[in-house]
Amino acid sequence: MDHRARPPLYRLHPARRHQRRRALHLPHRLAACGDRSLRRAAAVFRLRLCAEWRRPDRAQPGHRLVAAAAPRRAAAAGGHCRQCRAGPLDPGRGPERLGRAAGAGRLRVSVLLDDGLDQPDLGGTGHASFRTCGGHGLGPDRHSAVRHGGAGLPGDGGLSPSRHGRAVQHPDLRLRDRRPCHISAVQAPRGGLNHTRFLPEPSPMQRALDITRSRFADWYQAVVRDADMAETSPVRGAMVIKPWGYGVWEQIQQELDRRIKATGHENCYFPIFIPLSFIAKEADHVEGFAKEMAVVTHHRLKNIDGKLQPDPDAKLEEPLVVRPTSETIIGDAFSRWIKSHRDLPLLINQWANVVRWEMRPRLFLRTTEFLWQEGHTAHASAQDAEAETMRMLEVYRSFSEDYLAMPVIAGEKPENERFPGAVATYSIEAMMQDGKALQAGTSHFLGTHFAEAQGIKFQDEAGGVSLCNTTSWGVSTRLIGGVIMTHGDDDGLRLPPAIAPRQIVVVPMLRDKPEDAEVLKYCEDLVAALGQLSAFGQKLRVLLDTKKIKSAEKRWNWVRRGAPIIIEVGPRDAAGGNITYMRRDQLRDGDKVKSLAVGRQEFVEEKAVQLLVEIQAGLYADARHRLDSNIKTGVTDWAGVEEYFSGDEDAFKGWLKVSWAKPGGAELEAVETKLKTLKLTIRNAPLQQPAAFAPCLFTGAPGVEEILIGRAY
RNA sequence: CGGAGCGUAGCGCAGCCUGGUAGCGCAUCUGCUUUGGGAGCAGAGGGUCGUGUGUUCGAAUCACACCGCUCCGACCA
Repeated sequence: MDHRARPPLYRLHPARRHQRRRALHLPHRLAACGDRSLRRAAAVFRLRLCAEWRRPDRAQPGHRLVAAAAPRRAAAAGGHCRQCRAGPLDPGRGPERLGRAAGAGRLRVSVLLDDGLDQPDLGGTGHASFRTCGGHGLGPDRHSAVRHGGAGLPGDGGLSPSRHGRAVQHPDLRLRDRRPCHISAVQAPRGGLNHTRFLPEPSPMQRALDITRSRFADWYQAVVRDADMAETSPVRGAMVIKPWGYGVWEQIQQELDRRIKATGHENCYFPIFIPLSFIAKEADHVEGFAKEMAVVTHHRLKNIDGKLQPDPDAKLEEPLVVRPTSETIIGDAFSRWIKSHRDLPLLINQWANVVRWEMRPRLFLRTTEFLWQEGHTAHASAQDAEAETMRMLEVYRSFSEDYLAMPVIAGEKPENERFPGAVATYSIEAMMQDGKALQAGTSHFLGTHFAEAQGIKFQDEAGGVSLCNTTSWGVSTRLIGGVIMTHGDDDGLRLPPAIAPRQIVVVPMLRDKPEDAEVLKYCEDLVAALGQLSAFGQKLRVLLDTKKIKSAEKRWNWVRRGAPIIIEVGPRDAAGGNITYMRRDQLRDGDKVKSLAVGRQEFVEEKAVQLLVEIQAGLYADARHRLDSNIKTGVTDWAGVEEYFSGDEDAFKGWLKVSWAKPGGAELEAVETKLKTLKLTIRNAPLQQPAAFAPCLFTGAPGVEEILIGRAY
C-alpha cells in the first residue's frame, strides 16, 4: 500500500509540534477522565504511541478511555492491542477492567482518542500505550521521581518522595536487575473510579544517592560523580579532578608535605620526560614498566594530505618516555650530585604527575595519569637505607590513620609483588567497605640495584669507592579513592574533617524576601567567628554557600560531597540567635535526617571544634573496627581458604591472616596461581609478627611468617 | 586483546524485537501559588538518535564496518 495514500489522521504540521506533544502527554488525557490516580500514574510511565496508533480501523466508535494491564508475554500473545479486551468507558469513570501484572511487566493503558477530546488536530481515533519501566515504575534514573518527587501515586503511602519519602530503594542502574514491579488493579465499586497503583517495596527511605553500597562498584562511581570529585576525560583512562576532589588532594599534600619535610627531606622537581636509555639501565625496572609506557617519538606535527600528524622529519633521535616513576632520572642526578660520604644521606622528594598506560582505569584508583609524591633517597649503608624505608612507611601509616582516618596494615610485600628493581617493598594496606584491600602507599628499599645501574657512588671515609643504597616511596591520588571507599555511605561521601576542603558549610535559607539580608549578615558573622577557630593544627575551613540555587538543593549537595558539618540558618534562627546543624557522620536518626538546633555562640565557642574532632575520631573508630573485626585468623589449610572465599563474589569478604613458609621462585608462583583461582592475592606480611607460627598453609613446611591474603583493587 | 552490555536533549533513560512525524523524568527558562526547608500547578526552550556504508518508497529501529564507554577476563609497585 502506498504510504502516501494513508489518511494523515495523525500528522501535524511541524509548526504545531507542541500540540502534538501535548496530545501525547498522557496526563492530559487521563486528566480528562478526572482520575487523579491515573493521571499521576501516567507520570511514572513511559508513554509512547504504539503501532495501533496508525490503525484507526481497529478503534471502536464511542471508545474514550480504555485501560488494561498485562504482562508482556500476554500482551504479545494476544496481539498488539489490548483495546478490544476492555470495554468501552466513559471518560469520567476511568478504566473498567484492569489486568494484573506481577513482576516486571508491561502495563498497557490504551487511550482511545476521539474527537470528543480537546485535540481537534488529531481527529479520528488512535490509542497510546505506555509500559512500566521496571522497579516501582520509575526509570533507573536518579533524577526522576526517585530524588525529586513529582512521581508516584498519592494515597499509597510513599510513592511521592517529596512527601512520603523515597518510593523504592533503587539500587540498580541497569534494567536487567529490575526489581519486581507490583501492579495491582482494584476493582472499584460501581460508578466509582478504579485505581491503578504501584505497590512499592517497603523501603521508603530517601537517600541522597540513587544507589547503595550493595552494588559497590557502581556506588563508587556514583559517589565520585555526585560528590563532584572527578570525572572522566576525553582521554581514555585519564581523569579530570574537580575542585572538590582537588581540594582534598591539596589537604593531603599540605599535611604530608609537612611530614616529609619534618623528616629531613627537601622538594625538587625533575622532568616528565625520561630518555629511553635511562629506563633501560635497570633490567627488572624495564621489564616491570615496559608494558605501560607512553613514548614520545616526535617533536612536531605536520599537515600531510589534510591530516595533522607527526612530522616524519621531526623524529626524535632517542625516544622519550613519559615518566611512570622517576628512579632513573633522579638516579642520574644523584650520580652527579654525590661524590663523598659527606653528601649522604641525600633526601629528596617531588610532587609530580606520572603516566602508566593502564588497561582498565578507575577514577582515582587506577588512572593513566595520576598525581603523587615520590621520595628518593641515597644512603651510605644498607642499614641507613632500610631505616629510611621503614621511617617513611611509618609516616604513611600514621598519616593515613591520623589524617585520612583510614586504618591500615603496614607490612612487607611478597617477592612477586615487589617494585621492579627493589630488594624489598613495603606497603600499607587499607580495607575498603566491600572487604577488598587497597594498597595505599609503598616504600621500597632498592639496595644498590639502581646505584649499580647508574653509577651512584661515593668515596667513603676510608677513601674507597662504594655504591649508595637507595630508597623510594610514594603515595598517590589513589588515597582519595581509599577515603571514598572507607568512609562513604549511602548518602554519598563522608570526608574526615582533617582533609575536608570545607569543614563547615553554612547554608542560609533565603527566600527572596527582605529578611534575607539579615539572615545573610547573621551567617557572615557566624562564618567569620568560626574562621578564627583552629582544629587539626589549622584554622577552620568554613564556607558560606550563597549560590543562587534552592537551599534544599544546596544541603543535599553538601551531604553528597561529605562536608563534615552542614549548618542551616533561617530567619527564625537568625532572630533567635540560633543555628541548625547536621553532622555528616551521623546524618540520620533512623530514616530521618537529624538536624540539631543550638545557640550560635555556644556552637562557636564550644561545639564547632569539638564536633570536628569527634567526627574525625568517629570515622576512624568505625573504619578501625571494620578492619580489626574482618581479619580472620586460624585458617590452616586450603579448604578453609576456599570455604571463606566461596559463595557470592559480591558479598563482603575480609582478609585471612595465615602462616606460610615464604617460598620463592617456582613454589611462590604455584601459590600465586592457586590464590588466583579465588581472585586472591597476598597483601603483605604485617610488621607485627607472632612469636611462633603454624605450618605453612600452602606447603605444610614450617611457617616463618604470617601474611594477609584477600581480594584487592 | 578475548567475553558481555551499552551509545537517543545538560543528566538518567524509554522507543528498536514487529521500519512509518523524536519521547519520558529530572535539570533549565517563564508565570502564578507556596515558604522551618529535598515545594505545587501551568506553560516553554532544548536532540547530527555515536560515525559511516548498505537494504528500503521510507531507518533511531534491519545488516555490515568503524569509533567510544561500562562490566568480566588478560594486564597492573
